[in-house]
Amino acid sequence: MDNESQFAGIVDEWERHLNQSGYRLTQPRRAILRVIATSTRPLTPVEIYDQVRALSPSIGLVTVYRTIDRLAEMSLIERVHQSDNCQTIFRGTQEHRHLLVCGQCGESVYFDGLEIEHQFSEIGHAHGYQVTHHWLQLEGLCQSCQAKHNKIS
Amino acid sequence: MDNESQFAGIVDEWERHLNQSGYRLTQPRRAILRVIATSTRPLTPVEIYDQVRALSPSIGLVTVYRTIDRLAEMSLIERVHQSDNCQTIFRGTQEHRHLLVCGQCGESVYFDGLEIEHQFSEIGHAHGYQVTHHWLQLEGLCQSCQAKHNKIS
DNA sequence: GTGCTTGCAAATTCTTTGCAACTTT
DNA sequence: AAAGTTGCAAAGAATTTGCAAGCAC
Repeated sequence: MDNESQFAGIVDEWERHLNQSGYRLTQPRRAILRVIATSTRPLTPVEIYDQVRALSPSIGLVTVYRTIDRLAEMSLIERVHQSDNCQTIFRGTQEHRHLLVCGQCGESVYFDGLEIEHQFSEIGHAHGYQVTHHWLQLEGLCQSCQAKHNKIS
Repeated sequence: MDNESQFAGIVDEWERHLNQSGYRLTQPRRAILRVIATSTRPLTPVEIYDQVRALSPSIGLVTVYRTIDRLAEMSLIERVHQSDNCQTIFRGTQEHRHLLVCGQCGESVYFDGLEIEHQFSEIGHAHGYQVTHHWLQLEGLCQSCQAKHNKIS
């Protein structure tokens, strides 16, 4: 299964969302959705712009920013903070899950099954805080970057 | 114990660090250290600048940026990412600990005692990743913001 | 046709760099 | 005195806004 088929459903779903919220499905917007939805790693606005230009050359960076805002409003994407870059975009998930990001190439996957989350409110309570949410991200080397790394050293 | 006395040790320690690394202890630098070290919440560069100007009016924002870079090099501070702001600065800790941040006023404390961290490499492994580090932050309402909130509603 | 969208240019905001004058050691 | 530092002004990045032309519905 390639990305195209794997993520086709996401694009459809996003288009439905936009539609239901009264937004229009324009050509530039479709192209942007497709790039973001099918990416296996978080992208910066400029990276999205560059990739979209390959599909739709006359697009403007501003449209990328504006489309990102729309998607963020609807919680369809996540803004991922990486050590060197604060504003990268990755498709979201419906359920509450966390990201495992390759520090080298950015390749990312969601994981779940953490047993700890219920501890968080206790921890907060111990300090007088009422915990509302949390942010957890793992960083490491993905399989193919490990392989490259071993080859070099 | 007020902040001044509580955090005096941190300022001293930071000054020693700078010294040992061959950096000079100038008046502007001291003022910046003091503001960052005694703050109970993460501050933006401009917030630091504003607070430092109260102590040392002729300071330039550039010096704040440069001092932040020095402190970051030595891992004496942490760059905290908040939902609305990507670049806020907070004093670091020697041990590996995590932050609990008030979403309203920013008041922050470190906590530890998490049992989960050893799970992270397993989770990574299950996805073919070799986990190198993680990023965890809790957000909530601190005691005094809870009180304010209750008063209003 | 109406009203949301787009791309461009310009405006903002945030951060970094070049440099002569100035402290710290 | 030597070398690191500072503040200013200017340069660079990153993001947002105003607006007339264009497209979706």
